[in-house]
Amino acid sequence: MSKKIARRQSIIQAAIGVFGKGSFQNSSISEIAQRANVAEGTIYQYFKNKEDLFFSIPVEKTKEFCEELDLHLQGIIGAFNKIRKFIWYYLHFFKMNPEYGRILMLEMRVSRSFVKTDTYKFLRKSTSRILEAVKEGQEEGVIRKDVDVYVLRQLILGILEHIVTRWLLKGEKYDLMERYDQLSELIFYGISSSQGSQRLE
Amino acid sequence: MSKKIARRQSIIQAAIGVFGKGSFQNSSISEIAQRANVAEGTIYQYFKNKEDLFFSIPVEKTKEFCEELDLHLQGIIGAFNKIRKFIWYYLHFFKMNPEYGRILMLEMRVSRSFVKTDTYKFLRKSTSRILEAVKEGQEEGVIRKDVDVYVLRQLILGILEHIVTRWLLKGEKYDLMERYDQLSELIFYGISSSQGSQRLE
Amino acid sequence: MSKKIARRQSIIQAAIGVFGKGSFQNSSISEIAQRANVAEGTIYQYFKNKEDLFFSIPVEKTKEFCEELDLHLQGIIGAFNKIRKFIWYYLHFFKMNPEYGRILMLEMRVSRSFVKTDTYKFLRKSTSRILEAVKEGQEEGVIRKDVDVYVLRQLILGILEHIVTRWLLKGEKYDLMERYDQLSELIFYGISSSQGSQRLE
Amino acid sequence: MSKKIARRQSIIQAAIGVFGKGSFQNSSISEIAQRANVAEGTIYQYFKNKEDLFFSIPVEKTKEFCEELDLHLQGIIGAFNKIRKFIWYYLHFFKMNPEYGRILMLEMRVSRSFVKTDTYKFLRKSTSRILEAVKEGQEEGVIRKDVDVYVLRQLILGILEHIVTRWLLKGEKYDLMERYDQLSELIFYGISSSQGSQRLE
DNA sequence: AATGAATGAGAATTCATTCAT
DNA sequence: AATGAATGAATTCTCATTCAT
Repeated sequence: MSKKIARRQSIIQAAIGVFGKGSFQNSSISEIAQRANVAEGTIYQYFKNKEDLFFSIPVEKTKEFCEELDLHLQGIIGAFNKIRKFIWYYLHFFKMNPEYGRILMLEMRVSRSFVKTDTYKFLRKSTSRILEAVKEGQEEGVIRKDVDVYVLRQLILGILEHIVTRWLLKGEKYDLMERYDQLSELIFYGISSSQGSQRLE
Repeated sequence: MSKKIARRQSIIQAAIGVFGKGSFQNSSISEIAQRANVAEGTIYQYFKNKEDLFFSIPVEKTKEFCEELDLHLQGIIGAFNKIRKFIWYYLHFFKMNPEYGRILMLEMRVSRSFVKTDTYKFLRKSTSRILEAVKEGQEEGVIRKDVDVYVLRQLILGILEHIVTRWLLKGEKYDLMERYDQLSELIFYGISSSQGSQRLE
Repeated sequence: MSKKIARRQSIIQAAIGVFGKGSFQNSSISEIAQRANVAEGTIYQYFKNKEDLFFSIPVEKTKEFCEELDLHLQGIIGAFNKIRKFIWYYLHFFKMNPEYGRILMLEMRVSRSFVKTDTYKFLRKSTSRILEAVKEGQEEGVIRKDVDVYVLRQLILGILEHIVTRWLLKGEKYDLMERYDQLSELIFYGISSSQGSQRLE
Repeated sequence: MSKKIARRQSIIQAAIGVFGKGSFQNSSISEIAQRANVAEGTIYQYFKNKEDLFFSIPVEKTKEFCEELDLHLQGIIGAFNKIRKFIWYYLHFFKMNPEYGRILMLEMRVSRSFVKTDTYKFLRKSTSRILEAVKEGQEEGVIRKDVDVYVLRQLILGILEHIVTRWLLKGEKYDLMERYDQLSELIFYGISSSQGSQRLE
């Protein structure tokens, strides 16, 4: 029983490697099968088709992202601190998972068929932590209240996605984390209720 | 002679229509040839191959973008006004060219082979207007000087790209321009040297 | 022990349902297994392979056909009456077993590998009743003697097969029995020693 | 231009050879391509898909059948003579085209998807000659009028199809024409208005 | 210069059968 | 005896590109 789960996992792992290397269309089931050390046919016992396998990747990785994120957020107090930790973890996660990053940022995020998926909704939901932190910040009075929380979340995530995307396109040549300080500063500047307070922090 | 140029143009027009409908891989030379009213073989007399045709699209459209942008910027004084106009024109351009938008935003912008292209560099250069405006703003004292101009440009363009991308993925169901006011406000908040000044404006 | 027989039967029943729906090639062992509520592997403990299972169907159904036919023929006197009853029962049988009809008429009857089978010979033998009746009719003097009994049998069966086949191909939309009267008349016209005698009957 | 027609013909010829050897499912496009001395892809420039190619066969052959049949019927007077000639030509045609016979009799004639085709209707229409002859016979008074012409046609064709089918299934071991005399006799016996008259002829 | 017929490599998917448990 | 996971061969179809006309 757990053998099935393990094999499913190993197929997904292989798929991340292969899809992350090229594009969806470019990647072949046969290469995934080889990497996963299974026959091609076996893949079709675990996934309906190539697309199903492809879309199963973010489901798995998002679970992983959320679980670890929650651990990292434990014990942190204050909206800015939480958001700062979120930013740090976000960059850290894609630094550690560049192949998945390429799949998510360069393929899924711009796929018209993916945005119609339930998985896409699930992915959106996965960023509720940042939403809560922004709300908390507004209540604390440190985050501007004249802009909708959803817009603020979109601002934060949009910038993060952009940063990760550029890093991936540049071939991951520099350290993603080196942008961290400047980035946090930029984001806080954009969302805080007064520039001064955020600058001093 | 000008017949050749005209035919080249009509092939590019057809290509925009076809590539903008699906993806690069999904689109077929045969459909482009049909739309352009030429034989398949003819396309290979104007373009080296499918990718060459694909990458020729932004060259043409960027020229168009820059020429019209310059007209719109004529006579405008003040960094904020120039930037505001830029934002307006950017949104307007993609509202009028959604097919090209899909090609640029959903395909090229995330293509690892495209970023290595000279066309990509050319595209980057096309936003020098915004760079100049930002510099002017810094000199005027209205735009924060503690952040590099290139970072500020990236911030502005990143947000714009994000907005257009989401609009395209949502199926262009709402009017892109309706985001204009809120968006300008957000951007100015993020780049101005003091929040107050920009708010009052 | 009888459990084995029962399971075999249930596999055959499932096979009739599945093969009768599509074609031999089109039908899958996995669907048969599902219908029979057994694992795919189990089928291979009762049948050598897919073809063996397929060819086992007429063996079973022919036994059923013959047993019931004999009951229906009991007590009937006179060649024409026996033949008429045969015709009636033949149509009745396929009306009640259209799935098997499709298997037999649309697949087996035209399969070059099936005619080489022993099962095919067994099937031919199953129509000995009609042969006997024809002979009886010749002795009675009501059936023409200038044509071989085997040819006459072939005539009768050929027409019946044709009628059932057309009915199946038309999607069983009309009642098979409604052709009965006209059909008997046609057949008797063709086999009787003088047209008049059969007409008067 | 005529080159295209010739190539189309050679693909159909190759298809008859291959489909006539096995079944539709069993036959491979690659083998047809080899036989026709074209690349696999070429077949798809002439036919939409495998099924389209398959169903194009009877269209071609039926045209051939009708054209030659008309030549053979030229100058023949009298319903019985025409019908006799039709029977002769029918057997002759399949004797000369056994591969096509297998395709038509063992596959198409029992295919539920084929009977829904327009080609099937076209095929039915191709036997209008026999219908006309039967009507003529009824007017002459030599063919029974108590049975519908369509039923009589079905009777004649049903018997012919049956004869050809059996011959094909037996591996074409005997000469199809040797059944001709007995067969004509049987058919005429079944359709003539009085047995006597037809026997004397 | 334009054509469009021919090519053929390439890839996803299906499914009967096996065999370790 | 029953299972059902794993296999891998086999096949259709697509389409960018070429080249003879």
